[in-house]
Amino acid sequence: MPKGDSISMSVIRRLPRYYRFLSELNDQRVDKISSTKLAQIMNVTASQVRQDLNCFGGFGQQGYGYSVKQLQKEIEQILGLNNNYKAVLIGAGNFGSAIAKHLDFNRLGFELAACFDKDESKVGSMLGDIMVQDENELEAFCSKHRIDAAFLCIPKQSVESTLNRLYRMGIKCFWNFSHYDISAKYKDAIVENVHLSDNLMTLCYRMNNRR
Amino acid sequence: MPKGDSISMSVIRRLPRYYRFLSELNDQRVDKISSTKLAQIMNVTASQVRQDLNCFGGFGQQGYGYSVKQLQKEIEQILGLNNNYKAVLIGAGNFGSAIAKHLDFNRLGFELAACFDKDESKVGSMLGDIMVQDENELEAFCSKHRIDAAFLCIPKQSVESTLNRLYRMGIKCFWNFSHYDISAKYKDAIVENVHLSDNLMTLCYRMNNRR
DNA sequence: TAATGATTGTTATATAATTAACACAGTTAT
DNA sequence: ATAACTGTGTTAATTATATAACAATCATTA
Repeated sequence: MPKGDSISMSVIRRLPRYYRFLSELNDQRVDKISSTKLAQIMNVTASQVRQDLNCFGGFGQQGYGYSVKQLQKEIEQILGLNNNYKAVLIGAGNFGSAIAKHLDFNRLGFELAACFDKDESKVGSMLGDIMVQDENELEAFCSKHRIDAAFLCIPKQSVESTLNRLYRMGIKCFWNFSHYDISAKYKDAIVENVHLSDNLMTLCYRMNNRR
Repeated sequence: MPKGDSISMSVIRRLPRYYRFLSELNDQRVDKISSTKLAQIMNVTASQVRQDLNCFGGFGQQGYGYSVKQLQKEIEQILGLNNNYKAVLIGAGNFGSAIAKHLDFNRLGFELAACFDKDESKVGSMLGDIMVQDENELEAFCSKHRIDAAFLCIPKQSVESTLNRLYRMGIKCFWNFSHYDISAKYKDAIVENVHLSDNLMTLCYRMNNRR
């Protein structure tokens, strides 16, 4: 597939997985790999590996395979993990704080610039190395710093008003943990949803219908 | 599609979303809805709604539509949300505790029976209404109670040994927050993965390639 | 350096998922 | 009642995704 064409979401959602496995191989000092071997490790078909990688250009060499380090770098580039998009975290509750403490945002393309909560008892407390600010400070902060995205860890009923405020500040990219349907309201928003409860219900279904 | 056939994962993964929207409609005292209207609300095609629902049987009535309450109940049944599968949580770190405190497992088909951690400083502390136990107690507990599933909120390098122990106790269903590839090791395991970092990288890609 | 073997990039095929189309059952209005 | 309408269930068409096949290309070895 020529580079110009737009890539399907199916392919895009597999890229992080390639990236993980390649990082691991690189850590193990493996310096070359064939689509067949990589496919075995990842439990997919070699065809899919080659098709996927060829969406972005020919990174392999016939008769040899792929350079692990190069391919890892290429995918890093494609994903844009070196972008350091500035993000604000809205909501320092159970999830918000877990995410802030647990994830290494810098390796995932982001920099966590600030965290906001409307609960005064949380304001001033530390999440890793950033301090929780009062949600009233949101506009002031966003107009000082160029913020690219927001991580929404607030309950559904709080999302709409916060979303409007963020949109007014020009923020249109969201990592959304609530069940509020952002895309329905703002067609031009870029949204990735994490619906843990949906995922758990799916597990329930599959347990129910096991062989 | 006749009921006997196995349902595709694409359809299954949409069921929780139908369930959510129907619950909401029911809360709003809406008592009937057509595939067209539901599709509008959910931002999908009416065809898909009808196809999806018909995988499980004809719940609608021609010329009328679907009864919201009945359809909600049906999907609840299909998902098996009334099953109360007994689950143990492994790992009371940032994520484990956030999940334990935040999710209403009983509405999602599960009952959180116990939580284990190997960190002695966490043992004895409370997560909502359950107490964190020493991971050494795992076998003792599981042989006393019939446990159906495990929620794995531990780092990748701890998963393998814990997984083996759980498997030995007959537990084969997992909600997995780590990057350990459970299905690769145990082909008969039922696994739902939550890969937050993959999701965030996807957001990064899409921000990079917007418009 | 020529012959052999390996492995890609790419095209062709097969499968899966989504959308469209429509006949007919049931509702509603007169 | 009967006519006009609504909206499902279902089949057909389309589109998307995944797999297979293979010719062209490069690496390796003798």
